Amino acid sequence: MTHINQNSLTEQEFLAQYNPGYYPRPSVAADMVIFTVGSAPEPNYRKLPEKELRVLLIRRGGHPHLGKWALPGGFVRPRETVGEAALRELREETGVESAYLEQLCTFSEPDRDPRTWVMSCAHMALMDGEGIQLSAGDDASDARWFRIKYTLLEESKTVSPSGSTCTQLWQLELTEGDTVLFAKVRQTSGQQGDEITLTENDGLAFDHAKIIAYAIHRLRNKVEYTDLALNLMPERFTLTELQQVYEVILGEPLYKAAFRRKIKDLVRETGEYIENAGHRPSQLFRRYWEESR
Amino acid sequence: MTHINQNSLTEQEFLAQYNPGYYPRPSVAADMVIFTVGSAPEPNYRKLPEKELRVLLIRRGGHPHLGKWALPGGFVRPRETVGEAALRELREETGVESAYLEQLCTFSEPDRDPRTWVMSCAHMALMDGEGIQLSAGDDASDARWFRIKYTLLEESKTVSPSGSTCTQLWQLELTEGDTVLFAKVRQTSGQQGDEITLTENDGLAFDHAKIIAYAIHRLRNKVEYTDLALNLMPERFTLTELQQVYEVILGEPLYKAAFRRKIKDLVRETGEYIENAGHRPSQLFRRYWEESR
DNA sequence: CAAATAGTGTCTTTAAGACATTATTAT
DNA sequence: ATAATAATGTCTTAAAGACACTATTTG
Repeated sequence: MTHINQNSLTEQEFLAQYNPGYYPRPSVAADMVIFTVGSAPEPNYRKLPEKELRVLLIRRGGHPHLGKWALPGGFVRPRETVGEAALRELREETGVESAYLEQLCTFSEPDRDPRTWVMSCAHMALMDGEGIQLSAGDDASDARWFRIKYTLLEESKTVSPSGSTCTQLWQLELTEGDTVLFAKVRQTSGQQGDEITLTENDGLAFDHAKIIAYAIHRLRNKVEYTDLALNLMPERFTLTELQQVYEVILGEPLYKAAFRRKIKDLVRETGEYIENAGHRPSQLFRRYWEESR
Repeated sequence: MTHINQNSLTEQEFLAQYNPGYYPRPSVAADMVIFTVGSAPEPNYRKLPEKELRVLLIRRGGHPHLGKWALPGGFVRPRETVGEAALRELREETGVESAYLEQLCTFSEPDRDPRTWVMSCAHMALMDGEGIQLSAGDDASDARWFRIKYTLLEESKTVSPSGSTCTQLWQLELTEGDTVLFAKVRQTSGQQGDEITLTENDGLAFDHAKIIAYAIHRLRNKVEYTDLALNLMPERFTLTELQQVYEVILGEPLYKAAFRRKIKDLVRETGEYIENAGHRPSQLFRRYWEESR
């Protein structure tokens, strides 16, 4: 059946004569929070190195926020989805063709970019960072992995007649060599949904501290009930390494026996063992979804 | 300190001379999946009415998709956030000033709107629908609550060397009076993150069936570990009603004793009781965050 | 052997699942 | 009385928390 509108046009005719007009439109960028886990320098010959959660940042080589550190990202182009734009950015920055990718949230405060109206559709990617050759994109001068420290400073509960809200103040510290970036974010969970606001910011461009905080919350939350942490592991890993990854994301120690019970269906034995550690060798495991061979 | 870029401009000078240029930009719409729970007509005088999950749809009064049913939504304007645009739309359509609101995902397939490049930043709102006067917006001819039926038709697991994927085929049926809208969506959960594709669609405009399916998944998931279902309740409710809401969202029956143990900290007794039911009266409860009086 | 980590066993605690029983109401 | 729902008790099952113990390795 063919529908006719008030001006007696069919849909084909309507689309043929359609003029998008001059409504103002935003630019839309796909920004990437790329997480990896790496090892801190080994303390002594038989101790295991500590794991650290890292995020990829790029030093801005142009205005605005010249010299500040920013998330990799770029504008979405006409014939692609935001996810495709994010993947393109991932490839350009890390050379990696595919990785776990998840859309997070679209950040749209009108003045988040001083140039013009730019929304950011933020994504999170997880990968094993060992052996990745970082290459900075066009308008970037430098790309680096920053070590993440994210701690709860303060928590308070306010009860008002219209509802109660829980406010948390978090501190974000990103370190790479001598460079330390610093931010504080306030998170309020109320009845109209959650919100994050930036209360302090030193060294990070735009609202990227807020986006990183949002991503860390998502990661912490999902690590507890999904298998997404496996995407941060190399092909072969020990269960202690996997546990360290869970611990560094959650920011708390876990019991070994309970942890192994919990993740036993997510991994498969390989029969291979670590060698030349100053202690009993541990077995290497692989992800459950990668078939043995 | 003042940074100077390659053209020796300060940030102020740079912004003053900045010209956004003619990169193509998308329109960005905020679309709303507004959920309510209502009672089916009471079967007999002493039986409790069944609850049903409902979503608000608007009949399109113009091209494209003339006559089809669509989610309420509108374009984001220059000095507002997508969340503000969503709230504006909620107000226009329902008259409700505030409700639980959560951003879901930005849908950006380039051809999702036949007119031009339009992204949809989808939101979910939860409210008690009793006593809401629906008023259709400008380009809409009719606004109605549709009863949701969402069922799993098929599930399969594929293991390939590059990873295993789990595919589910879901059927969405939306009913209001004699109008039945119908769609099927395929959901794949793999290692590159999840994806939803529309495989069949009858009566719904654009990719809105996909957005509704996405919202139902989010709702089902979050109902299990948050208190968001309370936002669907009126000020006073019985525990059986609350349980029915959980059941209609999850699509499965729950054990009464276990349910009450689980939600006991989310509600407060009021001491008031239902009257004139053909059975033992049940106590009315309120949400934990609304103070007693 | 000493200093590490690997890998398990097991007891306790808590939460969820599955019924069953008793209590109240309006007709 | 009867047909409903309300409210709670309790036994079972499963998962998580908390330790402790034994097994291997290399300098």
